[in-house]
Amino acid sequence: MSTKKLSKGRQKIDMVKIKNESYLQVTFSKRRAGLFKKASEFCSLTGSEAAIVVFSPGDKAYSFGCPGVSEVIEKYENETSHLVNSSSTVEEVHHRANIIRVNNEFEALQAQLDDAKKRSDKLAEIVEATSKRYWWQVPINELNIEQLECLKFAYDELDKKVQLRAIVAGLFTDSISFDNQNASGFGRANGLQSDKFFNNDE
Amino acid sequence: MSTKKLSKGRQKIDMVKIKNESYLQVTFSKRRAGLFKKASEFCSLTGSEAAIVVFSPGDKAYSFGCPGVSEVIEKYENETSHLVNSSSTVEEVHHRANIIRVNNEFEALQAQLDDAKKRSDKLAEIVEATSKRYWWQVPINELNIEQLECLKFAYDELDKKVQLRAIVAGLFTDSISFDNQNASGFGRANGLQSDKFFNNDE
DNA sequence: CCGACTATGGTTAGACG
DNA sequence: GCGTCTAACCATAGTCG
Repeated sequence: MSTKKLSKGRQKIDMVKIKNESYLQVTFSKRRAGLFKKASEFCSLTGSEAAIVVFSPGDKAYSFGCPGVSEVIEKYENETSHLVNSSSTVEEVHHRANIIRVNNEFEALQAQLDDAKKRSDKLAEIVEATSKRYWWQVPINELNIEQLECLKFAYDELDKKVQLRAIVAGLFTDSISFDNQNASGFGRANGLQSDKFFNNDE
Repeated sequence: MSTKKLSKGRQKIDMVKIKNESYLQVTFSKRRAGLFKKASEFCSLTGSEAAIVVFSPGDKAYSFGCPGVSEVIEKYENETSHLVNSSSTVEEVHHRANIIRVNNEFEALQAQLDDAKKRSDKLAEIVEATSKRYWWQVPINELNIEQLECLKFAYDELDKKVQLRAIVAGLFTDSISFDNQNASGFGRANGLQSDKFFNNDE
């Protein structure tokens, strides 16, 4: 007989890059499957078209598409051409297409930012409530983990914004080519681990 | 007073296209947000690149990309075929004037963002330390007020970024009509085999 | 390494303001 | 129509075979 707990079940994890290589691979596979499944359900439910492209840490490409990856991507890129095909040169069309694409990405980032902001607002309330008084009644451990997630998420969004600026700059420096000459390196040296603010004297 | 059950909670739904138009819109928004969030977590966790493009039932395009939609899509297309971008030069001088202006604003905002980020990083340390344990020893009142200020400041900067997007859009709306009112709501008979791809266990 | 299992965290359908 | 709440469904981290 066993009164011992067999599994701790799912535990909360930090939303930071996994260092352990094998565990990273497992999580990549699991979550990629989950993401594609979500996308599939999404398409079925709403009857909309969607495409996902992901690159594994080993740079292998995986994709999902309804009705197909190419169809959706082409539609995404052609949407711009259709909008501007009344104007003159091919170069102009291409240029403006890029602009519209940038605009789309802005909107995408805005949505993500809204989410981050919402979450962080919630967190701010919590922090404030904590500071006010009843912090000894607050389930601090859980909540503050969420806080960190919020902050982490918000910072990532900030980075993306900055990167997008680089893209825009590149667009206009070189009139046509959209190639990513911007670094695109996610250089967030997150120093989220730091108890050095006040040492634990227990 | 009510002893009655207020909500039935989440109920299982058929994975078929929703007919009710307004409910479809709600579900589209909710699930798109969830999908993008999942993708964001996925990227953070695995450090991999990913892009999502979706078209709403009204054919509006939404996208998510890490580090950017274009980067990922280009990388994806380059894997299959090495198509070369025909580079040309466009003589849109007056256009560039506006462009430079936008770029300047971007740089100005970036500086502010860097500052906001720096301050927020500091705050993150505080929050982290607080979450760890000895929060009851922290001079919470002071620190968290600063936290809130940092957050507020950061969010204001983000909002400015978003506003700048509108400027970018506005710059080009005189050259090209931006809003697509085509919206020929077409009902696709979605025959997407969603869950066949991933066997539901059990 | 991969699949199965389980407990738990996370997502969201439904109801309400 | 959007935000919020809640309960229930769903995804998945940790674990074992």
